Amino acid sequence: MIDAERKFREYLSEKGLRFTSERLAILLHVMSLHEHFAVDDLHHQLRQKGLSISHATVFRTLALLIDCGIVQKLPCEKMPARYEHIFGHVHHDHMFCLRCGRIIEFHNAPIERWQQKVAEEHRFQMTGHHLIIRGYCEKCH
Amino acid sequence: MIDAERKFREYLSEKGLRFTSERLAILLHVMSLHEHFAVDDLHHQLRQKGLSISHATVFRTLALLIDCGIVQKLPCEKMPARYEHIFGHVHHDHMFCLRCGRIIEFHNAPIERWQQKVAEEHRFQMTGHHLIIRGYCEKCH
DNA sequence: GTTGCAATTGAAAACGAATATCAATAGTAT
DNA sequence: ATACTATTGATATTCGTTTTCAATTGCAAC
Ligand SMILES: [Mn+2]
Ligand SMILES: [Mn+2]
Ligand SMILES: [Zn+2]
Ligand SMILES: [Zn+2]
Repeated sequence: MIDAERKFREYLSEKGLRFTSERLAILLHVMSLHEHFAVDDLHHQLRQKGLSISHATVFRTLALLIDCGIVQKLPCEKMPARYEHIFGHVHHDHMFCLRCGRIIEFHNAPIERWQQKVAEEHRFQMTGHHLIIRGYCEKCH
Repeated sequence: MIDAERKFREYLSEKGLRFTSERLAILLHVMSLHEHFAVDDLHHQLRQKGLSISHATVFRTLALLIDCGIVQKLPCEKMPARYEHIFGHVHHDHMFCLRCGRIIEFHNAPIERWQQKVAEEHRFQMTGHHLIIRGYCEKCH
């Protein structure tokens, strides 16, 4: 059993929810992906693996995985939303290429620290943030 | 004539578009607002002023004002989207209070500089960015 | 000012991602 | 094994936004 499964089982148990085969299948597939994906991507890939899990269940399970802290939803300008697993990864932010759609990840410690400082100055209790840099990637200048 | 109107007229002229009474009315009202507003807010306020401008035209005109650089759309987690005029204002980012919905504006020069630096390191041509800090405001701790 | 023509408008229909409904199914505690 | 209730899939619904299209109107050329 992978760590993410243990974490998900604990989360569901504490909430009085059930660990179903659909939820396990979605968790394992999401943990196997190393890109940013849309709900439809995930749904099609599960069907190709022979699993017939409904659209609704994919949405519902992703909401649980987000609440559990295993998955993150990216605030895309254009729908549909993109998701990625963050369990076992350090925090990062994103650059979106406006031409080719490429998503570049980065982490910058000074930006993270200044965010903390700005929040403190405004007596704002920060629980999270998202920073998106828009523009054109190396190939698309 | 206010500066924003001059800018909008030039923009429309260059694109071969027309300066209509609906577009003027929307521009003037948007410039008179000093809060972040939803499309429906704007639409209702225009109706209260006796102007019967359709929902569709409000959407269409906001898109033009964004392209023109007079208005900015905020990436809200939850729909509907919020807008604000940015013409004549210096750049700022936002904090969203998760409890009361308050939007706090801030500007932090070091964060802006580090963003530039990060983009350069990835040979990424930055055209813009959105930074949103989520959490609880002073009153909502 | 008049004319001609393409851009614009409003009303309504269409769109589409996300959510809600609900009867059948399946996980879990006893 | 049983009882209870969370969960599921199919479907319908929601709602912000976009599209459609015939009537209107800005605007430039006479
Ligand atoms: Mn990422
Ligand atoms: Mn603002
Ligand atoms: Zn690119
Ligand atoms: Zn608050």
